[in-house]
Amino acid sequence: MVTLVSETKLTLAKLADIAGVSTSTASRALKDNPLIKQETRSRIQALAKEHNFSINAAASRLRTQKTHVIAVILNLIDNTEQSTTDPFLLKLVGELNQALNAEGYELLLSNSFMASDDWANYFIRSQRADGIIVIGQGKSTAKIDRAAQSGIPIVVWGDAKTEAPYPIIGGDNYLGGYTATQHLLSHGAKRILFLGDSEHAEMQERHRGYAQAHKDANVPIDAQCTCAIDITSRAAYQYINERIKANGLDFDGIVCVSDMVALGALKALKERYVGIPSDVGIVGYDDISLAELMHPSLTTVRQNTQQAAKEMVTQLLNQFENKPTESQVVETTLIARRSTQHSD
Amino acid sequence: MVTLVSETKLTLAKLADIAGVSTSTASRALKDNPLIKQETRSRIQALAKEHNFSINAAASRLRTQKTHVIAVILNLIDNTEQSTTDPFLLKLVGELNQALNAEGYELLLSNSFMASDDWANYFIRSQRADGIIVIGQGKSTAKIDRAAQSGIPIVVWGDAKTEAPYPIIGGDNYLGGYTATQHLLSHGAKRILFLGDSEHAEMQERHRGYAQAHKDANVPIDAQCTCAIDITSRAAYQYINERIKANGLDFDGIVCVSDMVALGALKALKERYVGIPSDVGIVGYDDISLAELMHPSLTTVRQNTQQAAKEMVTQLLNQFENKPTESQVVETTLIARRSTQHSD
DNA sequence: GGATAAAATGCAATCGTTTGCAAATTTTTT
DNA sequence: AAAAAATTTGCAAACGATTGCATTTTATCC
Repeated sequence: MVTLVSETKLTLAKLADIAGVSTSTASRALKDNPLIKQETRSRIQALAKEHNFSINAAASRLRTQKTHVIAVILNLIDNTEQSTTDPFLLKLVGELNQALNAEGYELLLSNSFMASDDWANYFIRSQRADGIIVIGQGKSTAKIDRAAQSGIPIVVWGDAKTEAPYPIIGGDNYLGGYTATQHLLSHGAKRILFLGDSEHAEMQERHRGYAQAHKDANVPIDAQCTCAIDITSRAAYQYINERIKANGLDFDGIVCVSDMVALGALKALKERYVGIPSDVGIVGYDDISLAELMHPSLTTVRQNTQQAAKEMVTQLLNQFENKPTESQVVETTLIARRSTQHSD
Repeated sequence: MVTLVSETKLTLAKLADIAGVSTSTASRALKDNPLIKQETRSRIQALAKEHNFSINAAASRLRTQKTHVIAVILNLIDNTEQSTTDPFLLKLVGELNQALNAEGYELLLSNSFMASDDWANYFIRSQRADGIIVIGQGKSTAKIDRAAQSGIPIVVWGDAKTEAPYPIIGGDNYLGGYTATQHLLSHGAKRILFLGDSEHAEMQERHRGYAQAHKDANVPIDAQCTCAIDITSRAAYQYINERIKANGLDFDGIVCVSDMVALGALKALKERYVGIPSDVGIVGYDDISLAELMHPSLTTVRQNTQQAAKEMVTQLLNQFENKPTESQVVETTLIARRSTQHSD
């Protein structure tokens, strides 16, 4: 096989020349514009394929003022390395990629460390992307708010109940926290830890659910059971270890804010030969693919990420067309597995 | 706070007007071009910041014929859903993002399903990206070869020992397979399964290492022990389950081609109360963050992904400058944990 | 067959930067 | 103080596609 590098770059103008039409006709033909005669359209399209022609995206974007690119920003928490470690976030990225492609958009990946802090400027005004999807509200919504204030199209994955000038898509965190807790209570737990970072809006909601479930079940709640830790396996592992060392096993259930946290906790418990679920029941959050592979398999709360991705894209496209937008709650269900119950 | 949307879009020309200079001067000033007087430079840069000005990337790309974007393609295996499920691939994406940003490039994420099959056309000739990084050789390198043949800048994550007209970065798969197997053998294993898909170049190399380790240890090797399965936890789980059901426990060690596969196998073994590592020792591959969280923690082979990402970017930039390139092997080390040994 | 309507194509301005070269300004030299 | 050199700045032509409007071609009607 021979490397075929065309001597001179093929442009629309040259293609048009070959076809014996004007660039306008060629341009329209490639877009299947009905203004052009069907026969001409097919002829030019065939020619384009034959010559390996592709429209120059830079030129097209300049002219149309549309990039068909969406920037997806992993809004990481600065001091922890939750980042690339957390399979859930990356799963969401994968789903978004699918959903965006389906609508003819491409995904530009960034994390909140890179580039400037001024998202509106960096991505939108510079015509690098048409809109922004932010994954994670983080502890502070300052950057997001600033970006939104400058009027750019933006959608956020986070707690949908938070009041905000931009649409937020997310699971029903209150319900998730409630169901997880209720599930443990109904299996006999009396002292349930809440493991997570309460500075996040999403986590606060889950904690509300946790509290309400206790109230509804008439089980007293102890402030000692709400444990603020970083959202990492490591932190959870350390915390549980130290707690048991200090207080002994002073709990019989754990509600975790992520599966990764649950895994850390689980490891600490197993190393101390704590029976699961006999001594302690444990519930995670996110249903990452590993949840069912754990031993025992992990009871967890699943948020429909595929639905979420689609919804986020829809809400973003709505903004392009100046249609109204609104925050959306996606399906959130408890997946009961062995870490909370013996019987099938 | 008030939404500040400038009435009319700010362009370089307008900024130049405000500053009282020509657009050429403004353009150069923003790039810190020493042709321009230092004082003028600072003045214009300050003005740009004050007015929230950003260079229009589309226009700039059109003019310079450079996008400063790299397309990263997850080259997925068509029939399995390895994709978004595998944390290792996504970890690599994360590392690449960092490495690219450090060099002033952005990351456009794609998977091999989307867009056209003709990568050279879709990404490069269309001026969407300056180069391509492919993650995974897949079972066939047809698409990659085709892209490379058209002379575009490309780098692949895969088996570095494969002969190819493009640079391939990857771990030392032969060594990885060898070390993993040797480790099990030295802990007394006599019949070791090789769990993976032998159609992948990377996997074949690992299998070579697996065979050589047996030879060196004078342990006979049985074709029954080489098991071709999809690279997913599910497939591994099913395979081990069925094998035990059919043959009983006819092995005492497993070398897996990924941690995900190892997790699936592990689950099947645990459910049947097979002792690990007492009855069966198990080694994974990739050292995903969960490997050490498993119980028992998973012995595995780590490839230095950060180094790999940097190297891939370097090799790509070399191609931009027409410098010679070469495939590179990155650090590959065995991380011994509890799934293969009792003692610390 | 000529007038009119409908369908198909082409003209040319525009999107916003960058950059080779020329022009203007300042500094140095004699 | 004029000439030469060095430093700053500006002119204007690209880069390649899109699209409103004008123009040409084809089909329809009386």
